[in-house]
Amino acid sequence: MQTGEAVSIVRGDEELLARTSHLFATATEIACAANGLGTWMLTHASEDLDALARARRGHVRVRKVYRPGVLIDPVSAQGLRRVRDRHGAEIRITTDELNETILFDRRLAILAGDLSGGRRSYSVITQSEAVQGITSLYEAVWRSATDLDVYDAGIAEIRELAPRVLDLLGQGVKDEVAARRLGLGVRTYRRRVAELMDALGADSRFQAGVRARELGLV
Amino acid sequence: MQTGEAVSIVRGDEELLARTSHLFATATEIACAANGLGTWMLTHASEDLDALARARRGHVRVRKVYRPGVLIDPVSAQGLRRVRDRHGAEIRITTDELNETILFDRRLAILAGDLSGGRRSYSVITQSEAVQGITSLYEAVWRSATDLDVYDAGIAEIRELAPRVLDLLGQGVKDEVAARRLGLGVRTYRRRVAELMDALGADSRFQAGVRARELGLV
DNA sequence: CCACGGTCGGCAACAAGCTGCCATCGCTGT
DNA sequence: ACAGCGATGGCAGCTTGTTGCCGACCGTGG
Repeated sequence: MQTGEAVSIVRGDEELLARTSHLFATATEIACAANGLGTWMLTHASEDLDALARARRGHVRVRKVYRPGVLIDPVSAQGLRRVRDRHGAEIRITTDELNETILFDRRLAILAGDLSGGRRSYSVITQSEAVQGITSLYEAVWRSATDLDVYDAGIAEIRELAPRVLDLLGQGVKDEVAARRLGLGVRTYRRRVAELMDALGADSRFQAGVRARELGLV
Repeated sequence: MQTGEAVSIVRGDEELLARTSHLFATATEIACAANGLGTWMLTHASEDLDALARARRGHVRVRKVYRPGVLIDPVSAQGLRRVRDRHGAEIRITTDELNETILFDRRLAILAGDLSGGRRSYSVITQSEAVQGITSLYEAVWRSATDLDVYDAGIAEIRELAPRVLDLLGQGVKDEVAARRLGLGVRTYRRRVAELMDALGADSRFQAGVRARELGLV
């Protein structure tokens, strides 16, 4: 993964860590995008960012874009606010479909691939045109994304009833039954469900179930 | 958790391990029930059973009951067969709703509770009437369950198309679109979906999505 | 060849889910 | 008091999902 190699595939988290951790110490600009919180890049990026924050706060611009699903769970929403407050990270929320991405100084891009054989593969891209292309895509997402606090304010109400709605959805009960159990009309229950599905970025209930599980909401 | 204490609550996997690992070495009868493979009790139970198998094979009866979802993934299905062949474990499949349970010698029962605060709590029950009650429930499930090979033979066809069906379900596409992509009629696609939902024990597509994600199928 | 069993796929009836519409209600501000 | 706004919930039309039915087709065995 040295100069001359435009794209290299790295298999597994450990290898990626070995090859990239120095970047957190040297980069002046780090930009991340992810669907959820439980992924390697953002887990480790947060750990490394802790060290970075202590050592280099003020000298590095950190940006993160997430999907709204991360705000449904109050604990993870709070975690995001902490990251923003502690590290000075700029955090925005987008409803766009995201590929897990991390950019260093507009010079190196890491894209997460699929999980295969129990290990996730990552594309580490250093070729400058490609990095520029990915960066411009990231910037477009960034521009259209909503500031964390603004989005969070809009989602606070959804968050309140979400655990109960998700629990009932996870039990497989019909809307009419679920609504009755919550003391709501069916129309209102379905509104809540639709809001959750929007927040999860899901087009079907199956997909919503997958997403909710991924995010640890059920 | 000594004599006189009928039910004790243990929080977290580490504590449970500390308190129960000796049982794997001394018990002559171990019976487990679970929905999937990725839970502590059965993960560690398998590790401990490895040691047990080497040291005590022939001196301990091991029984496990699972839900059919574990057979959808060919890798985990194979893993089950290996456990059965290597350890002489008797494995059956049930479509009944299961609580994660492990029984030692009809004298001690462990029931998994909910995940709370990031840690799962377990009820460790030594009170004999309660253990008998749980045991009899287990025996009822065991009796009505189907032998691994028999069930597996019935599920082999489902398994074949499952990855593709699950992938499309996970993308949120409509049945008509998914059927077309697979080159099937809608009626047949829906048959495949219904079979998967049965195997997952799901009553709704949301629930199926959750289950599928839990089992690592998507 | 025929009979039988199993699967597929179109069709249709029904249920469940999605969402717009609108009347009603409660709350807030003037 | 009234006006305005937002949320609720019933209703209804539409879409999507569920499942039975049945004819067609294929493979197998006698």
